[in-house]
Amino acid sequence: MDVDTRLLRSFATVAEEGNLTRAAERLYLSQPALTKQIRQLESQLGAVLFERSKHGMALTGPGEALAAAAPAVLASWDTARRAVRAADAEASRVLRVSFLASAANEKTQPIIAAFRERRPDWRVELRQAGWGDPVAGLVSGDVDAGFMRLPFPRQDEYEVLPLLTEPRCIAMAANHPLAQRESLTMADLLDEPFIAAPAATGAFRDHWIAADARGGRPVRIGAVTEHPDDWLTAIANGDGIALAPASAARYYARPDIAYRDISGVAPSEVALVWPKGAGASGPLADFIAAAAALAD
Amino acid sequence: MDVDTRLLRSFATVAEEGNLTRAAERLYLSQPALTKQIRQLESQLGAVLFERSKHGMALTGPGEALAAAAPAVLASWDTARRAVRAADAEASRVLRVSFLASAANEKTQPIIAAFRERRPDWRVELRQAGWGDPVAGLVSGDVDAGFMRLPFPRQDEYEVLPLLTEPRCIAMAANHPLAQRESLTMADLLDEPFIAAPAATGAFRDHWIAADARGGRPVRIGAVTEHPDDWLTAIANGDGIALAPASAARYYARPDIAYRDISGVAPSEVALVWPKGAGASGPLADFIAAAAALAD
DNA sequence: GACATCCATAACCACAGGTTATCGATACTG
DNA sequence: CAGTATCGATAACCTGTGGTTATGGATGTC
Repeated sequence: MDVDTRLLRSFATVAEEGNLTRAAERLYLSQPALTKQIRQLESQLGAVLFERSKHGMALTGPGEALAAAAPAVLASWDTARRAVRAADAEASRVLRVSFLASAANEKTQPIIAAFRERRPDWRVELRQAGWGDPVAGLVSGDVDAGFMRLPFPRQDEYEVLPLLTEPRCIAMAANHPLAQRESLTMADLLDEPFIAAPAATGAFRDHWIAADARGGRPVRIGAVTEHPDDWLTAIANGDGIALAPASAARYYARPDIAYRDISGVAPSEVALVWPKGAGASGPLADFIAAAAALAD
Repeated sequence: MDVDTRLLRSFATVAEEGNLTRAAERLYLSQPALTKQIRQLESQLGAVLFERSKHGMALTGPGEALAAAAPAVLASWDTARRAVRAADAEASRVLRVSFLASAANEKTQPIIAAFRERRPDWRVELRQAGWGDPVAGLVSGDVDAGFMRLPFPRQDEYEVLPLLTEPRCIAMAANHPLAQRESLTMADLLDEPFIAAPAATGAFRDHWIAADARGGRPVRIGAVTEHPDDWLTAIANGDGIALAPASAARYYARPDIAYRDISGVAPSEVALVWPKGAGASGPLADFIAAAAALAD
């Protein structure tokens, strides 16, 4: 009998959440679809995995057994994928690097150029990461390294090489009243709605709404976005304002968006990030060295 | 990224076979369907797994990596299934036992009755196994124990409790010329086609074509069957003759099939079989004890 | 030169698996 | 106690995945 690992992930989510509706949300599925998935898994296994009640879904004995065993299956699959990816990188001479928004700004190209000098037969493939789960690609092995903004979720599980620091500014719709002013402080913005990253990103989200500079005052969230495009649109729409690295004014200049200086918020730091242990040798080591040589 | 373990099994088969067409046959699929599966797996992983040529499919580097890692994934899934099955058996009080053809003949019912005395609240569920892969259910955990004929594939990976020994006879179409004779020897049968088990069963197949009693003479295979029904039909059809346990004359008596004594072939042995370590305690231990008490 | 072998492609079909809308049952809540 | 929110199941519907047969093109083989 076979399974789609997807069913296992769904199952794990339901087991954890104890509630179909909420699990469905987390999985970006409708609740009936998830109902079907769980029923399918149960019929494939020939065992009842959950006790349904008005209070939600509770694991049965067999359900507990699966909940205990499923992570090992998923982990072994992740391992397999990483192995394939590593072999593929070796064979096709491609180093995959994820980046967030403007990556390392003006340093991005020089770093890649420096790497190509060390490894002329290799290519670097950049792929954009959403800020919903910026390290996703690193976990799964889809990507060898990433240009990240600090802090990011589960940062201590990775090696981090800081590259540059830049001040942050504030982005808002061009017709926003505050856009009249040349420069602002956090005090001016305490009542404004902010465009934020998904709640799951924890410290990352907090950093970009400057939670520490609000003196405990709660934030109004005007919209939640995952990618630069949604983010820009939301700002231009007037859904809220947002903190941004100063370089955004160069890389994301638009007539309907104004960027203004702001005082009293910590700067933003860009780093190169890779899984612990992976950077010891091979092309990734050269990429890291190239980046280190160009770091501030 | 997710996979269906099915794709992994297909992949493993192609890798092993080195040939799409033959792998498709083994998987009971059309060749284009298998082509699609492999392409899908490749696109999901973003890596080329095979080098296609006129000589077949050869693994690439990433392909080798996956071939090395896939068995672990499949094994962990099998483990998970066994865990679920065990918990389910515990919860629903069902012991599942597979059997081959006539199981343990007249001992089957007494063994089950003796088990029920020890575990009155448990049920025994018997399910027929094909001889294509008689231990399949044990590997996957679908079944807790099985009544088997010795020898069977990978026999040393299981615990084996011999239950009874019976002579073998020869089965043939009722209108077969040799059916006139009361008793036969292997020498009479050397030119006859035999009905055999699938080639993958190795020693099991050899045992039932009495490969060791032919003095090295090759066998003609009249048909390959997996189940008693096909087997009986093939014999009645005149596709060939077949060795059978003597009890077949009782359990599979048909007007169009004749069973005759044969000398010079080893007897057949029936045993109870279960995964190593599983019989130490719990209901399976009681079932084993019940069987042991009734063994010859 | 005819043929066999092997993988890819095309055209087609069924159904798995998703969606929205709705239901029935239960537990909070004012 | 009525009204409402919550939870999972069900129905009706639609699309895309994944199967099938038939066929093609390339390359060895007798």
